[in-house]
Amino acid sequence: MSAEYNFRAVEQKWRKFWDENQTYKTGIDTSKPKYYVLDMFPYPSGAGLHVGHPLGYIASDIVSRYRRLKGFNVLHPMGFDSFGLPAEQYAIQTGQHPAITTEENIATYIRQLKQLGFSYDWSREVRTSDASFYKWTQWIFMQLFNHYYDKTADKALPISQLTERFAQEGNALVKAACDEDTPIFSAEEWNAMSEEAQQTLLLKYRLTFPDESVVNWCPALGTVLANDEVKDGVSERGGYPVEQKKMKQWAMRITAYADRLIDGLNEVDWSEAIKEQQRNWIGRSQGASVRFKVERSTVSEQAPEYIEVFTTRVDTIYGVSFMVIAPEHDYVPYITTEAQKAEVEAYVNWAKSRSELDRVSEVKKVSGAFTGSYVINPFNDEKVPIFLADYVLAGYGTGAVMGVPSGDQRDWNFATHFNLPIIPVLDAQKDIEQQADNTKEGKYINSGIINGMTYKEATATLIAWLEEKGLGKGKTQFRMRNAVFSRQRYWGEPVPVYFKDGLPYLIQESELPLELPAIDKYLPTETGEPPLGRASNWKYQDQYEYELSTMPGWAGSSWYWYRYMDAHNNEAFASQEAINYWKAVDLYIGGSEHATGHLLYSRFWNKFLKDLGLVPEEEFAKKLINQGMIQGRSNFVYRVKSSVGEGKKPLFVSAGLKEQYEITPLHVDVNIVHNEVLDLEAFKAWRSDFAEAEFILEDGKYICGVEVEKMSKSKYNVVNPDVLVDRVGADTLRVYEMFLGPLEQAKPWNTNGMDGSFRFVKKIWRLFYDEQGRWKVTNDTPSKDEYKVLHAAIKKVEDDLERYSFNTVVSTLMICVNELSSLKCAKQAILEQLVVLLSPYTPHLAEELWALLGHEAGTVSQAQFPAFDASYLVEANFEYPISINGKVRTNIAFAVDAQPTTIQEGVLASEVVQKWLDGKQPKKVIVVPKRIVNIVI
RNA sequence: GCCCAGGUGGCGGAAUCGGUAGACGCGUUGGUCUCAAACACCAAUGAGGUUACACUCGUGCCGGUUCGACUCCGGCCCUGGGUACCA
Repeated sequence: MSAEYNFRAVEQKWRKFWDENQTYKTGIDTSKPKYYVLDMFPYPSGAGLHVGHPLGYIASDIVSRYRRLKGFNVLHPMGFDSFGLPAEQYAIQTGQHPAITTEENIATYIRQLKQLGFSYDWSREVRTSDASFYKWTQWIFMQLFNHYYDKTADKALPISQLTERFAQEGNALVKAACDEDTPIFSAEEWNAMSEEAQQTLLLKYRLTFPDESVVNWCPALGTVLANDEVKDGVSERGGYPVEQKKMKQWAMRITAYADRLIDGLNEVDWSEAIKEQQRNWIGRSQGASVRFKVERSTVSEQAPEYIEVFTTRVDTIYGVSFMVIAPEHDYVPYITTEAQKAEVEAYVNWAKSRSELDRVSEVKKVSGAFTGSYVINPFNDEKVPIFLADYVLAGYGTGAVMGVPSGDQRDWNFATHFNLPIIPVLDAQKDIEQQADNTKEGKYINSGIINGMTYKEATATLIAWLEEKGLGKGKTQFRMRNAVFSRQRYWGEPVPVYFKDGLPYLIQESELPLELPAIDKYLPTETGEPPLGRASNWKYQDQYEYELSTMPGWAGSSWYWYRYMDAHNNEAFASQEAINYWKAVDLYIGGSEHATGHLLYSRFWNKFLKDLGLVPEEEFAKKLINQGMIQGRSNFVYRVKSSVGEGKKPLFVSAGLKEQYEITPLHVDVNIVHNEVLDLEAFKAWRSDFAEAEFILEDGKYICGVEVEKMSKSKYNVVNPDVLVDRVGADTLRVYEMFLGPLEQAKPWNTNGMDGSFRFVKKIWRLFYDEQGRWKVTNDTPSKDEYKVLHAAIKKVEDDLERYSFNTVVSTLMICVNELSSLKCAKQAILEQLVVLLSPYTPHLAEELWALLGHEAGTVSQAQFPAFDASYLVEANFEYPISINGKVRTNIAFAVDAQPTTIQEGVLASEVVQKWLDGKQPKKVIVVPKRIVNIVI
């Protein structure tokens, strides 16, 4: 071996070994505790990995390797969420089947991932676009179709149980999640219904069902667009007009699980930020619905008898001085008086014209119109005027709100603008002439039956009163809607449904998978149907139309972690044996952008599968870490403006001197800049128009400017891990990415500090080989100091890994290697344990050294994590920092078991303290054993 | 506006329970080695101050609690992310 560590040869050797020997293949092993470490499913994009992607993968790999050393049987798989829009878009442009593009992209990903030395069990790799995988996505869809949510059992039950009940007692007593407009029927009525009528009714209960929903339809593209694909009313791509269109789409009744989705958040170890986002998204609010009688004298006959509102502060109902309904509310024409007609119509038209953006930017501006009509407050029989205002949304709750100016700022603004009374309802409310006070403190005033009560008593009293009179009830409202589960696209899972008489029916389970048919073009049909409409003879039993939309991107990723447990099973999505062994994900690592998408849908499907008794855990991911985004870090060169033009040689000025010239900043490829110094030759070669470039240097160097931006090709700031692996090796890259800072924190990518990690890796090698490349490890007995260095590291590496502090582990390992180098330690007993400590971070180097130390090749991952022995760290003395009035002035050593009085005497006698005391008596002396001494003067 | 993170040297960051602020690394400066360069090694490196010490200041800002605050409390400012009038 040579004196210098040859990382290229060593890394290549072990990657090949691991591959050929399937070193990381995992199976069920009941003799060990299990541990499941999962990375979020990547979509294999055509661009391959950039340095931001592996951050989470490196962390999860370190945990996997650490857990193995700690005696766990670790499941650590990788696979691909391979259905998706980019491949389809490419197919539309080139005519190439998306499966081919996807295959190529996956090959690139796998090559890049393997190159980083991850300990994945590749035999478990899955792809959502493989029929053997989506067979089970379709199967789960079928189970959802065949179940409803029973609120009494608080779980999903088979539809067959529902139909049995309907046949016996109708649906009046059935408490189940269903559409708002589900009619009440008796057993006789049900039994007399046609098959068609029964099926139509059942769709109102099924957990997945076709639903009319409003979508962004783009006729020019022939497709539906997501909100973020629409900019200023036109499609982001192409700028074609987009219209709101009602369309039949499959929906998932996720709202049935709203309560469990919120409550389950208390069980999981996820960041508060993510949990809070999910809670807000689900938006559970506890309150009451109250029916206000419409005062008939001014309204037309079609006007409803009551207007119902939902409120979270029913306790303030005696403070109501107006009611507001949404301008687009159906009731508007019936409750508008002749005198107010012109004003109301003008307001409704104006409200329609307002874009979302206008509404958002004018939060503080009050607008509205009086309808001329009134409702009656059920509690005090007061007449309350009805207004329209666009701050009320038709789609949320009942589209009507009661206005309580003293308790709600928005209502206060409205009341002030329209000169409506502001009635205090609590004696604790302050300054309500100036602004609303939403306190729940104090006792009620001006409040009829609740005068003198507290918040809790009042709410209960009012709800009881409402329920008794049939004028309202306590109610829980959710913000979350049911989830749309269709895409008018080709490259997704076919829905295993055919239509008979316009009603959806499932195909047989034995007919799964329903494979994606071949089509000639990846575009919608001429009649505007999804691409699957192009498939020839694609009919169920040659007669019934299949569903033509496909499943959305989140279908496969909502259950994939179970497939890894038993990736090749043809009988089930995974065997019960495997599921009951691996149970759930112990550590899940991925980006926070999936907070309300993937992570919510997955929890929903998991709860459903649990209701069916197919999986054991209510929550699929016990612990979640969101790695921070890696931002790009761009470099700039500054071209002198006078050098721009035909026939002129381009002239660039170094960043420190740029103020003296008229310049144009230009992005420069970060890969030809090292520590902000531009490689001039590489720069000339980079672009042909710069071949003749000249430079104004500072200190003989060209210094580039720096800015943090998004990582993107156009900014020339994308760093490809392949380049770095070639330059410094995968081990160094792993160490460096972890060393950048806490995993959760967003940070700009900066290659500048990487030299330090590279030096560290090379320094490890020099513990084993001398300058002449001679092996220097001996079997001598280690010294006390050597043991101390080792065990201090063991303790801190273990503690830090247990709290996922990956960056401080690197410093610890650096300190350990530095100190062993200073001690010139080359003892097998020490170095052997060091290699194990290092192996999660630098697996290639560790595997090589482990073999050189005489162990069987490829077994470092089966080693035991070194046992910490505290006795090596015991010190005879402790160096006490001595502070005076809280500022450290000196250090004095005392025996660790010295009594506080002894320490106090010693400290007070010391020269430095004497000087500070200046003959006076200290006011106070605090001695904290083995920590600090503080003297107050 | 609301919710969630965060703000510490020239830079990335450390300080885990309220107990020596700046570990570790980068960069910079000086030195050793070399014909030279690279590599490597040694030393210095928060600011002011000093030959050197001493000392003073210092964790976004203002205030508080404490023998002692980057850490706890109250108020404010700024940056990043999420969300959109949710009754």
